[in-house]
Amino acid sequence: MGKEIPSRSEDYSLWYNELVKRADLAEHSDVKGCMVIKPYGYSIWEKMQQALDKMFKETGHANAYFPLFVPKSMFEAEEKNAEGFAKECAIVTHYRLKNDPKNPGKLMVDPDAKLEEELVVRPTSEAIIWSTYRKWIQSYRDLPLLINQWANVVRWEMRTRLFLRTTEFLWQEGHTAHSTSEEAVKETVQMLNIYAEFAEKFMALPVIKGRKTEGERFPGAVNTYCIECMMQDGKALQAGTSHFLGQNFAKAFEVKFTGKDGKLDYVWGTSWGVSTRLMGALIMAHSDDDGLVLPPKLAPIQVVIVPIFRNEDELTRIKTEVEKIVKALQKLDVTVKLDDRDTQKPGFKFAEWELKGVPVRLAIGPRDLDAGTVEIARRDTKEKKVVQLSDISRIIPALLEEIQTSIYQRALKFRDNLITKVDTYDEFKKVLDGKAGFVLAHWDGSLETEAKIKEETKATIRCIALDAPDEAGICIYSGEPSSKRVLFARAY
RNA sequence: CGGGGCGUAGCGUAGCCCGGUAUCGCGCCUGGUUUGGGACCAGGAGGUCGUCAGUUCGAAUCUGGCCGCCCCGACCA
Repeated sequence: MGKEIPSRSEDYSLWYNELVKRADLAEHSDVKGCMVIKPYGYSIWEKMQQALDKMFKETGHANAYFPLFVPKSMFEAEEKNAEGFAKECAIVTHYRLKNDPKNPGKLMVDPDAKLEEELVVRPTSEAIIWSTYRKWIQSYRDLPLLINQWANVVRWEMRTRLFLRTTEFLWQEGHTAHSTSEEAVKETVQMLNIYAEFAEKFMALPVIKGRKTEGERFPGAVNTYCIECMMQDGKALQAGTSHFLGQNFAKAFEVKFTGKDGKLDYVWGTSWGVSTRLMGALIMAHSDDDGLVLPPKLAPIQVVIVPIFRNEDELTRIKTEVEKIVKALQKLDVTVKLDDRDTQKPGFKFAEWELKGVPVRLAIGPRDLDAGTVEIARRDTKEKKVVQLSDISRIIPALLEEIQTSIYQRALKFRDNLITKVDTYDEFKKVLDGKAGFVLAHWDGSLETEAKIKEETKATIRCIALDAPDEAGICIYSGEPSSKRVLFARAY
């Protein structure tokens, strides 16, 4: 392993791949298209899970778990949904292997063990969940049903990238059922807001909340909402989606309830999800050529302490001092790690923890012991200063807060700089090929125009921002009238 | 599935055109000196050169088949 990560500005993809590997987050597995999430990477995902799960529960949701396999007939019940995912499904057709008579020591699929009905490995769980909801829901008293599941799903994509797109990925999918359309829409928007709040408060990632166009909508949904964010190379990334399903799945799976008025009606549904793709967003939004930059709220280790010592005695002396710091910080709910390995030198440790994105580093050596000081370094700006040991438990929590907001502000400024309003197709193309980022432009609302623009420029409509002001204009492509600007970008 | 590239130690590579039993760096192990920004010196271990066949006295190198991977496109959270 070389020492320098390839530069971010030179080759963003290469930088990203190397960073993911070197920071010990994940690697490609021996299984094509799949990813091994390593302990350090997984510990960040766990922090995300904990924060999200708490928010879900605070809004009345409960976790449950549904099967990985979906019988084909069940899967195809909601036609649009099935059609949308058909091209990327893994299918189980057999349930047994046997010894291959032609190939001693090898196994073959036992042709006698063919399943009567094929099982689809879930690319998403609407089908299996709604077929279960049919049994759970009879009356308005059973509603709303607010359920989330943490699971893995499989989508057989042709090209994969660590965290951003892998054949199998981890996610959370919420599936709710309601007695009225209004309530379901409200739930859809509420969950979108929760995702946005999570992205901004925890990931320090500014997002734009919006609605997808018909062409980009989740198959089977009436309306798809999303949060879109901007990566450092000027490409957009969809960080989460929340769908209003209308009565589509209720109709497909015959989920009816009796209302207060005694009338039978189909229930209204929502579904919403975020995935390990958020890890990709987190990495690409903040990191630099020295490695990861983690927002303190998601950092598995918030403060690392590197003792500088020449022998056992010095280490012992430092450790007694350090132990006090560790205890004091733990009392303040700060996650601290003492890196007392004697197999690596301090310089190596500095570089390693920077690579892993630990927000704050303390270095303490004999010089400090004599002076009652400690060196404190922050990862985001790489500033270092020497402070009084006795001040540490006062300084650290404030510094972590400061880093959290400062990373957010930096990302916000960067993102806002990459939002460009254009009024002509020429300008549009020029911006995309120049500084890239989000382009705000008028669009006539037609699927054809959207598809043409995508074909010609690779830019898609990321969303119609919820807070987009009404503004009369003409479509940059067709010249037809438009009442709002929409957000275009090239995207991951 | 189309177009391009690659397969040599745990990782990254040189050698291939022009055939003679494999180079270098990182990492690993041992000993010593080091330790406030990725240490240094000395020694050492580790390879059926993707695979099968062909040509040849002799193949990492030439020829053909197969397998695998990567990049670009269509698909996508």
